[in-house]
Amino acid sequence: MRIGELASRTGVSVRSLRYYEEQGLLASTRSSSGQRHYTDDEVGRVTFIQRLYAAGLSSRTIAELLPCVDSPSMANSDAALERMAQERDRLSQHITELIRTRDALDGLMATNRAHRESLRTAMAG
Amino acid sequence: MRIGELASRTGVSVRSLRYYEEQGLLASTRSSSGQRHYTDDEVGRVTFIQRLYAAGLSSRTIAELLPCVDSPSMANSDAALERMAQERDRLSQHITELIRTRDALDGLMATNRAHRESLRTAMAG
DNA sequence: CTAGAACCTCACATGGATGTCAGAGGCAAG
DNA sequence: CTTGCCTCTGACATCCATGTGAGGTTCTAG
Repeated sequence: MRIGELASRTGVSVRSLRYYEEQGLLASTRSSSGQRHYTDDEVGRVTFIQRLYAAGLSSRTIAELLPCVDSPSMANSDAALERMAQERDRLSQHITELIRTRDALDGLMATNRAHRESLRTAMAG
Repeated sequence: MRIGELASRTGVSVRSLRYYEEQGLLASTRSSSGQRHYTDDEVGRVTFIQRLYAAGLSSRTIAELLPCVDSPSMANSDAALERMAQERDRLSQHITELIRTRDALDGLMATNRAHRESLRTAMAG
């Protein structure tokens, strides 16, 4: 498929797909006229890249990890696997923090609702 | 306390504290010479602000929610409470996605470890 | 009093993914 | 062939929290 279709299938802009290629995250075969062509596999790859971006990884970091996805080999395993474990832990810690934040918001909303309720009751009483 | 102390207590840069004030997130009393002074309460406020930033809220959004923190009143409750619920849901959804990403990383690491193991075994056998 | 640290304002820089525009070429349908 | 849409490269714009530096004032310790 061409880049427009990949974009619409993944929900990622054409601009971003070209950027991913520039960053070495995504490969494409070029037609004789220079247009990029992709296989169906790239759809999953792009959504995975998006997932990693959403997890706060930078292009550079993603580029380091992706070879590990492509073909698990000894060459990748050593450095990249440790890097991945490190990013996993960072992410896990971040998740913990976000959950704490969500709890804080929940508490805040409860407080406000209670306050509103008490006001309403006072009015009625 | 003055701004430097608040900064070191919260781990937030002086620059950022001034920025928070500029965005209406943080108030300070000024000494006659114009220096900012804060109470101990502000420490918690700043860390909460940081927490919200980390949760992906913008200054503007945080500014909308903070009045709800300061004093739960009818005036805040209506709009801000709904906004808060909305942000809470967004955050919750994001957490879900991050957990999915963490799982993906775990799976990836497991695959790589297994592959490495099988290679090692093959070598030995 | 003085040196140095902390503070003030103003303003410009940065990073990183993405938006957007310009100018040109490619490709399918009428 | 023409019309319209897609794609190409290249470059500049944007957002936004934060960094950084200049030039000046204030506070504190010796």
